[in-house]
Amino acid sequence: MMTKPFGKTGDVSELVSSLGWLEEDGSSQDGEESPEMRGHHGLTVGGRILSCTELGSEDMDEEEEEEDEEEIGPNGEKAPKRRGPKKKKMTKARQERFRARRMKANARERSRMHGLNDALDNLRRVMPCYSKTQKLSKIETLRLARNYIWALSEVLESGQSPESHGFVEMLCKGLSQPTSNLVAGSLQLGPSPVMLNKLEDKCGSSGVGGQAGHALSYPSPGLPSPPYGSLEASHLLHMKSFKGPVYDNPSPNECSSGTPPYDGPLTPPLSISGTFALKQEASPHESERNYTPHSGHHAHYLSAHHYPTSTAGGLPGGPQGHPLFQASRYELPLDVAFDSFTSSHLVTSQMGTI
DNA sequence: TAGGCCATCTGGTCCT
DNA sequence: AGGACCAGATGGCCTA
Repeated sequence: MMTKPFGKTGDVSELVSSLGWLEEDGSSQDGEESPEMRGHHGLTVGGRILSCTELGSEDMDEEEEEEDEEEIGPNGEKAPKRRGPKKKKMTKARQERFRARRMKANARERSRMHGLNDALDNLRRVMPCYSKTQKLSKIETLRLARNYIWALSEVLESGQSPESHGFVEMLCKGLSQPTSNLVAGSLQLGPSPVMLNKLEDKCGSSGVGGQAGHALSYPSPGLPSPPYGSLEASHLLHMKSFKGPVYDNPSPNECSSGTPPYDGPLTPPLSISGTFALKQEASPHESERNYTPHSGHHAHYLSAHHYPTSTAGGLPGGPQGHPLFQASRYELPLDVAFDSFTSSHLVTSQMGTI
């Protein structure tokens, strides 16, 4: 389907220049050297890439068709005449039209990608570890979303408690270690490495470089304690109310390629959407989007250095006094600690919205 | 310096 | 014909 774009090899540009398509023109696009231009490759005219099809598809006015130059192959033999519409020279007028078209397409593409990123931001906001300052990467956002859906489905299907370790394990499955730490930190629960390793053994490695296979290092002593985002209470909160209904969702056939696939129809209850809707308020930054590329605003994406795996403290108020922290510090069984945590920390104030 | 992640440009393909 | 979508390519930023 995709044809390789013009690469860096010189042959194509030689061909094109031999056909006289290029006009040396030092001017840059949009009258300025936009940073976006740095990425492209291939043949450029006035700072832009030109393709044979683009140039050849112009069926415009004035210009005369190129002469039938015979292409000479590398060994000097005559190449067969090319079929199809004859290419036309790039006159100024054509160049202008091409440029205008290209700029328009670029703007559309930019805006499309911005829309996609906005959607991803919205998705991040309904994840159980949303933080404005520490963004999940795109891929991790999608993975976590998948796991979240999977985990919620399990809750609905089997009545599994969202407070269980299994829930957290499902959330963390296939995620990179930093993201897993983020999730665990947000939940104030470190998934046990043993369990995750079991999962990985069963499923093979997957995810970001297969990192999840080793573990969520559940730091000991001390919980992962990140500068992470806090757990949005509205995510977990209603879980208890989901215990009741049982849907016919097929169990995720976990572990093909480390992904919990849903072969059958996925029919999450609407009430979940209601839950998510709680998080849909627009963030102020959305309206402040700066469309200038590389404008200096760089989100801090989740990466290993952002999420140290072995530090203690860091959350407001610090987890040190937290039952889970103490569990880890004093090596209490996690379920004991988690029960203690969930009973005291799960926020249910928004349950009425379901 | 390498690697991860990103935004952007680009041309091809499909759809309306 | 034009727009949407897609994937490849590239360079910038950031951190280990």
